[in-house]
Amino acid sequence: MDNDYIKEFSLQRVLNDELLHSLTITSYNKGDFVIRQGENPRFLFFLAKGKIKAYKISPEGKRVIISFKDSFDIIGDIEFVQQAPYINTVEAMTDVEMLTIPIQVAQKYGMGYLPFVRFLLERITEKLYANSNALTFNLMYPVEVRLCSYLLSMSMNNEAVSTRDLRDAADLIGTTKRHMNRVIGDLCKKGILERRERSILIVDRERLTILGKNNIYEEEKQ
Amino acid sequence: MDNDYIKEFSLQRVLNDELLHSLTITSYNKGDFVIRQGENPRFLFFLAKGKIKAYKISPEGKRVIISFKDSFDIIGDIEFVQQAPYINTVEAMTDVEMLTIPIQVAQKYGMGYLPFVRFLLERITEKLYANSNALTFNLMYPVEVRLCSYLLSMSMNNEAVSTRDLRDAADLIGTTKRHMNRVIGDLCKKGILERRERSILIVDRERLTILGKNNIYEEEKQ
DNA sequence: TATATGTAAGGACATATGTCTCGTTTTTAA
DNA sequence: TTAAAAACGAGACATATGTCCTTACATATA
Repeated sequence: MDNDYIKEFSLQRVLNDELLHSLTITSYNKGDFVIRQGENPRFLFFLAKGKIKAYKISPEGKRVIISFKDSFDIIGDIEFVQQAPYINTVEAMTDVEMLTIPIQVAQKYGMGYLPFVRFLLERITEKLYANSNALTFNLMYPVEVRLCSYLLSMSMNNEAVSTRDLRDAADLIGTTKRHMNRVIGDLCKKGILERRERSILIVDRERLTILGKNNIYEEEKQ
Repeated sequence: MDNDYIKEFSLQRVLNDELLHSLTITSYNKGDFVIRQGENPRFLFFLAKGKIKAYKISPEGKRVIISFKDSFDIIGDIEFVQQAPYINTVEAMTDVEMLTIPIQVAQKYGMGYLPFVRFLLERITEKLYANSNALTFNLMYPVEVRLCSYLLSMSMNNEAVSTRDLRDAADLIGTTKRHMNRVIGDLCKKGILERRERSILIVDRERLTILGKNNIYEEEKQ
């Protein structure tokens, strides 16, 4: 059924037959919630197609974006290992397809299967690495630096960055849209950026890189 | 040789004979470096006795403390799994004893041994959980909230917190000593804290908890 | 003990960031 | 197509946080 994805992501290398057979494809439309913070986990997910964002909303209503993902990855792994409620909300930013395994199945057939456990370990370690990086980066540098870093990671080639994403960007680097606009204004004055119709253009990539401390805001923060 | 520690931490449950036999005790004096950021990993460590802090120093000289640890834990696990240079410096805050396994040994005999891999997975997942928590907490709340949370976690009973630790505290929550003092002053005015000779006393634990958003600055942030 | 050196606390000021608001533009939906 | 609703960008102001400096102790050292 989802043989194509199994091949595409070489899942037979990390999943045994029981796990492979339990795989199901679930589709989400843009804007759908894949996971809601606080719910009890029922599935382990693999992102197969589309783009998602994971975020957390505080009791006061403030949102912090944890990560964007647009390539194959495990979702819900922490909660699966810890057997704890979901920490973050995961929302489809485009139409999305997920492969899912019921956690009881993953628990029963996965946790005794070394390739699967090692796969989990490697992915979670990568996430921790990226997360630790983001933590120190956020504490060490002001918004300007974080914004530069964000812009670089969002526009690997020289496309402009849509101001539609400004809200997300602000919630990712932990500031307000107002302040983003202010800092973007400063960077424009310095000749590093330029405003276009509903987008921002990188004019001087080199100086942007220096200001951004060469840090790439990893796709993974969590 | 280190049979006591093996028993104390039930290491035979997660290490096989090869790993157990390769265990060595290494002692550090207060102030010694266990690990320096940037070095290539040579050992996997288990903290057996004493207290350590892990931190990272930016090229600009700013220090961010990642975590304090004073009970059994794995150190250097991320770098072991990723085979990458140490991210953080680890410093002994007291006299410390570490159990060490050379990474080649851990690689050869550990990564094929399910209990060991699962142990790594569980510990690293816990770290990621705590780290993710800290990341969002830092982005969501101002220094006052983070300080309250820090004070609560540092003084579980009602001991005073030494102002000797103020520097570390500032570097943990990502601010300056100057600002810490300012916020402490505010909290004193509100009747929540009190200054004593070189220490800070919690007067109103309840209000401190409310202000600290009930978050406990985990021992583990990474 | 006396002196040098370091650290702590806080004042004064500068900068970074947040909140509120308003006029304008864009999107939505009748 | 058009009117209402939402989002956008920026001004004005408030608050949070950082930098620099000074004074008073504390600690080390001769």
